[in-house]
Amino acid sequence: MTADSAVETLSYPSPDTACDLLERAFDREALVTLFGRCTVEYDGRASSSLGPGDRHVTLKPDGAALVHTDEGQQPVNWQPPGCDHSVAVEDDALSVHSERTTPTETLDIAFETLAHVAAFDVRDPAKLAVTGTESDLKERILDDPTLLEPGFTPLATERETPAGAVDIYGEDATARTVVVELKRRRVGPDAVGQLDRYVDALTRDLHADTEIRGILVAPSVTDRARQLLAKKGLEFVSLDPTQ
Amino acid sequence: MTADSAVETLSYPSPDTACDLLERAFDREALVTLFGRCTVEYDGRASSSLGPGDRHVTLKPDGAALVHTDEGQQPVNWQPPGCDHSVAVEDDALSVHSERTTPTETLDIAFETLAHVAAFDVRDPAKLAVTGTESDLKERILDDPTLLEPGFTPLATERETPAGAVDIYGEDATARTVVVELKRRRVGPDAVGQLDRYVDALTRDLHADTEIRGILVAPSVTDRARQLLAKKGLEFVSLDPTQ
DNA sequence: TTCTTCATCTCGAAA
DNA sequence: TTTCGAGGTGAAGAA
Repeated sequence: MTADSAVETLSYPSPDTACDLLERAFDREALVTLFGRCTVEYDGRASSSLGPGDRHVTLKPDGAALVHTDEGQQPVNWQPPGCDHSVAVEDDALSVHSERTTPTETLDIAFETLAHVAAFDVRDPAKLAVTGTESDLKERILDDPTLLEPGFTPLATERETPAGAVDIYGEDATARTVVVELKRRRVGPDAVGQLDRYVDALTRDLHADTEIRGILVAPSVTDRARQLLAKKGLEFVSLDPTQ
Repeated sequence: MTADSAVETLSYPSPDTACDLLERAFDREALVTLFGRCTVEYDGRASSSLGPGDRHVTLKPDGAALVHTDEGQQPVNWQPPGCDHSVAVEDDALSVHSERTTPTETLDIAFETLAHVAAFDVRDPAKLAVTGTESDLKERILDDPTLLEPGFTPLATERETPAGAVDIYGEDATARTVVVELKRRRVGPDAVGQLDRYVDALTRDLHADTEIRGILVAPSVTDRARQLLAKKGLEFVSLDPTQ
């Protein structure tokens, strides 16, 4: 392995050796991983304690920390980006400490055995391009407003109201004001409540003499959501973000 | 390295060598990581495309997959547990494929260069213990109902209504029905809407001759939430999950 | 399965 | 800094 290699690894290192590699990796902003039997303590917005077991730990150069078990998509413990990571040798064992402020949160990982340590020099210029989002659904309707209903005219997007920004604000064929709330997937009662708050806020704001229409646009709705729509006098149009 | 070692690693392996290690690792339900320059394509609930860059990939024995860049707590791409992972050599390069059904989702990772591969044998019997959750806030109030207000009597938790389950259902000193919605942290208008739906559903359900009280319990509320509480005739009590 | 809600949600944008 | 809403949200519990 050359000195400028993108990867540096140690198998079953001594705590001191691991500590040395980790300090140097932090200095050059490498992404670091550790694997071994450890305990994990977290304290901050909540608190948690995790007894001994084998886990995979990732420390990112932006200050994020991830502790993964063999199961689940989500880490069992973590720290958000912006934290300060440090390593130390205590009682001949490696320990990792991560902390941040606002709010104060600390993560402490104590290794009983350290099976593997690696430092990766990461270069990643690429940006992720996603399609099928709520923004795509909005573009679809703005491109062809008749998808919502014949005669619909969009007047603004992200229009501010006292209750928050409305996805699409416009008027129908009879010049009645229309508030449109978009969701990229099947929705429950929460989305109906959101639309209702916007309609309510605009009704007060505009002192409209005619009732304002509220239309929820999503692929589908649950039963309770449909009942709540009816109760609130709101409407539903089925549309998918993808064409 | 012994045959029963918990860790097996390769630096800059040939695609064939890496493929061999990975197949064996899958067979023994090891957790696998890869690092190198790759592109990532996802298609399913949405679609995404990620150009070339260095990433750290984790494949878990439960079928979860994670693609991490050097930034952020969240993976840039992923698959949930339950997916089938497979590896193949195409044009002398390693590619990883992961798929699932309901919904159909595929993740394809094509490595231009593979800098590191590792297989970890994980044993983790421990369960995570968390405190400071909404459940803890509930216990606090059930232990000492006067924290809500003097004379409050809890009658049920998770009581079902046509709008969903109420966190705490009880009555006040004057025998008026009380619906309590708990939140572990500062809340916005959505939580007020939730409480309002429960109060409304119970009012219909009970045909109560007296008005039902709705109390939101959280550390604090935002301005809009406070205004919405006032408008809906709902109340707020400031309480923290931690003592 | 679907539905509903919690989460140390995370993340980004805007005020 | 806080607030607000999107997210391929994920995860858990119940129907």
